[in-house]
Amino acid sequence: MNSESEEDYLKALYHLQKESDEVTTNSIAEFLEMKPSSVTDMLKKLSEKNYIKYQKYKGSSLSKKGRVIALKIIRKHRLWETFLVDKLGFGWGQVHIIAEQLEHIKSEELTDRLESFLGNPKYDPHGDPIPNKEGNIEKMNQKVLIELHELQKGIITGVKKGTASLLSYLDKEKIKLGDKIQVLEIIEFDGTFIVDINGRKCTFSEKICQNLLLETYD
Amino acid sequence: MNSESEEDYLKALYHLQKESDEVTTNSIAEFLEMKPSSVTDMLKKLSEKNYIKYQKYKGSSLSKKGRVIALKIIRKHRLWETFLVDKLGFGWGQVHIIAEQLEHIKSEELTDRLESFLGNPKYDPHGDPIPNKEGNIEKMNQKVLIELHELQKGIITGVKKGTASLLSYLDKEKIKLGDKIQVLEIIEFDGTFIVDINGRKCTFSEKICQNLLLETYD
DNA sequence: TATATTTTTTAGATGTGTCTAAAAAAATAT
DNA sequence: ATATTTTTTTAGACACATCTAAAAAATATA
Repeated sequence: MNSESEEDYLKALYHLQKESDEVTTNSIAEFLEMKPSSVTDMLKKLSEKNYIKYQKYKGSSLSKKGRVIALKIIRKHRLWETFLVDKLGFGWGQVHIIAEQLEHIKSEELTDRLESFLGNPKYDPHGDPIPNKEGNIEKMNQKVLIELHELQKGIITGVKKGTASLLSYLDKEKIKLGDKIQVLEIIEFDGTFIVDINGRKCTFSEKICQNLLLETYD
Repeated sequence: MNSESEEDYLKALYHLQKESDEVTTNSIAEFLEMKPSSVTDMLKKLSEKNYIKYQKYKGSSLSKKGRVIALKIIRKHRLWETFLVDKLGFGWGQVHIIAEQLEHIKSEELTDRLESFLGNPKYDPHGDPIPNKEGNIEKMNQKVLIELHELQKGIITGVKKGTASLLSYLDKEKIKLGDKIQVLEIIEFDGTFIVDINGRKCTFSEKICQNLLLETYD
């Protein structure tokens, strides 16, 4: 049995590995808001359990075993988020913190029953794919808004880094998953995007564009 | 903020106080499957926080503050049990362990939304009343033995007037809390009850019947 | 390449919640 | 009333997950 803390580290590893394959101790510390020395301790422990590959000073990466555990946590996280939004009517910006707790509930039967209760969803409310029971996850075909060129169109499928402030901003602007976007103009000077969302004109800073995910279409 | 462990102790106190008002250290230890020395440590801590009244060697009891916390946990526990049975189709025997985890999830909004999602249930799947948001709980269906009719069943939960003579009589007859009773016959002439206690036939005078409390069931 | 800076690890401390073993207090029996 | 037993508490230890401060290794800079 793994502690919640161990699970948090494995999940962090999983997310950080999307950026680059070898994860540094400091990046984990930053991600989890902890001191690097604490991270080192835990990395040793996870390595001991064969959940990660770890060599002093060389960074770390998930083992197959570790990845499966991480994906099971992520599966639970995303199913619970779906429950909170679809069934309890939470806004998509509110659910992350609660799901961080719910994801540690330890009952496979609960997870499976929850999944079918929700109608076997493939994506969570942020548009992220939900891993299946075996820990397989669909690879997404999405782009970051900043990668689009002028006049290109897309549908909002999620945010890259689910920061509370970004989510609440989108909430406030009444921007949600599935909304259609067309890039109208890109201001060269500061990278600001002027876009059309559901027929409404909107201005996004470069930083927002770096974090807004969408699926493009013609 | 309270730890899960603290919450478990407060809940234990609450349940044990239904049996008798002052709760012994050993009974808590037994209930929580822990050593008495561990319990003593925690009792000091909870007393420090003014959640319980505690005096060395004298047992402990919940303060008003502590009772409210306990009832909030119990509220969550029973709402989650209802969710598991009503929505996910679990059997009523399976849900307790899972609800023991879910009851510690810390979001009032979640609890309230869950409650209304479930249709504001008053009782959990075991028939226990669900405390409301403010921590008020409906008094359980406790009756005096004399109110029962023939063939009705109940579980002894206490005595109305804890007189020494009644208690010692019950003691002598090896009758204790939790014993199951079924009324076999009521003698009209003098109000004597002939009952079955744990398979043994017993005769109770009217006066005894006026003072013996039990919870009825079918 | 030598030095400075950054990153990572080690060593030792802290807080929480548990334990065992022994001491103290209370309850029970003789 | 005293001795025995039971209950409760104290004292000291341990595991876990964290921290700070200092040392070691890796990286960047002059």
